[in-house]
Amino acid sequence: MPQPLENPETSRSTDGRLARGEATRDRVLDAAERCFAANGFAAVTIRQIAREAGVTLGVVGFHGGSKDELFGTVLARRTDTLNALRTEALAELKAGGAFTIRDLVDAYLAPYLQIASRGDPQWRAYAQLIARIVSDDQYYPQVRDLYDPVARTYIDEIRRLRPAASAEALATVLTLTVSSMLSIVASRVRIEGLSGKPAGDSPLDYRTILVDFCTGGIEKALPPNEAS
Amino acid sequence: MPQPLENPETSRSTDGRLARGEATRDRVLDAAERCFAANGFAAVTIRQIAREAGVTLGVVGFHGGSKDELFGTVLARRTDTLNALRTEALAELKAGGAFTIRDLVDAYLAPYLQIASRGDPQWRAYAQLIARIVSDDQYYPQVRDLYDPVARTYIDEIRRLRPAASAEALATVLTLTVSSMLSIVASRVRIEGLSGKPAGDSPLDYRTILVDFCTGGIEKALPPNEAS
DNA sequence: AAACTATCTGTACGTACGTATAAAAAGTCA
DNA sequence: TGACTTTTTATACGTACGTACAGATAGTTT
Repeated sequence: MPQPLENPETSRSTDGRLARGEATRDRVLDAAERCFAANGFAAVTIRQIAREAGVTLGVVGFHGGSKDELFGTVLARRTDTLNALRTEALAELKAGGAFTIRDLVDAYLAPYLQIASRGDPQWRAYAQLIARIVSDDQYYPQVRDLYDPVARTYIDEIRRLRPAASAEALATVLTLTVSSMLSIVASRVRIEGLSGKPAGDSPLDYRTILVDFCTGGIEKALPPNEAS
Repeated sequence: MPQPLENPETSRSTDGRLARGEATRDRVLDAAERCFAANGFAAVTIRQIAREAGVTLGVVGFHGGSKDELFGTVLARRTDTLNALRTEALAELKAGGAFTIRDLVDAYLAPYLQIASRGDPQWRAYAQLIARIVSDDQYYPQVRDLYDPVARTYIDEIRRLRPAASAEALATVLTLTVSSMLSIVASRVRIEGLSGKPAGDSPLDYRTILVDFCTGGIEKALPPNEAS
């Protein structure tokens, strides 16, 4: 793996090689993202990623390091953006005064649905990749570092609205909310198969029903007063 | 792959070799089930399954056929039992007179939670395996054949309780319900991580909150009268 | 122009994979 | 016992994998 841009001085340099190198690096990471999203870690080969990126085999190793490193890089690459969107959405909610559980759910889910529905197929691939790994124990250490901090801030807000809820119940409903969203992001084919009608291919089409479902679920599962 | 027991006559035979063969076959399928559940299809090797089953490499091929065939066999092996439990639960509900959405949700989810929580670790592994593949487009053809028929009978009952709901909405809430359940079955580590408290390791511990969540979600997402 | 650096190509190495199969072993039945 | 079937062993084949690296290429700096 090259040592890219550790120093801002370096990144601001006029060396065209670095710019070209980084463009190639992005091509590799994008290709890896698409491949991992479509097939999972083990089923993807470095050669497949190279072909998808339109580069030779060695270039993948040069820019991406080992297969494990490449996977980790892909996972972490977009979290800052996503976490910022969610944090910002929550801040706006709090700045606006009173808010409901539905507002919280929408603030948490909407950024993900939006990026997964954008024209940019890379964000969509990334969302599918996350959907694939979030239900796998072996990746939880990575998911925890990347997503749990922001998730905790949302849990804190739900707790404020439902003071009687236990920590386990709060964590459970957030986990179920995320699972619901990810299942929509990952695939709509079963909905299509079960309904018999062609389903919208954009996760954003499901925003209303998804937010309804999760809001209703949280409200029913968490007692407003001290009960259960 | 051998041609085992197509004829009941054969299975009732006294040939001890067939009995021993079938015992070995079960060991192989059980081992494969555990391996596939823990690591997914691509990451598992035949040699790994052989080691886990305590047999030699060739035996896996003899009893399981190709890797794809083995996977398909494992997937299909337990569906009859599961579908029967769900069908029976629904029949009892209908026999008992009036029932609610909550009753339907519980009837659909409880069998799965129960088998995933039973002492038998094989059922648990199977449940985890299903959780792993149900959100993957490429396995939907298999999932469709195995699970959609019974899912449709539940959808029909929900429709009776919510006549105004569209086919898409019905299919969506059932899919979300399944996703929620499977996320619990597959892993409780994130709940543990987010709550900071050790989580119950049995999916059945989450029956109440899960049924609450899904019931509340369905009720909120599906309008009782013509609206939305 | 020459020295230097970053990037890219082509190829090779050792390993592990899925699968096939010949021969051995174990069990059944006449 | 001896012919038979089923199951198990041991081994081999061809392929594809992740990784490493020497050398070529292209761009930068002095």
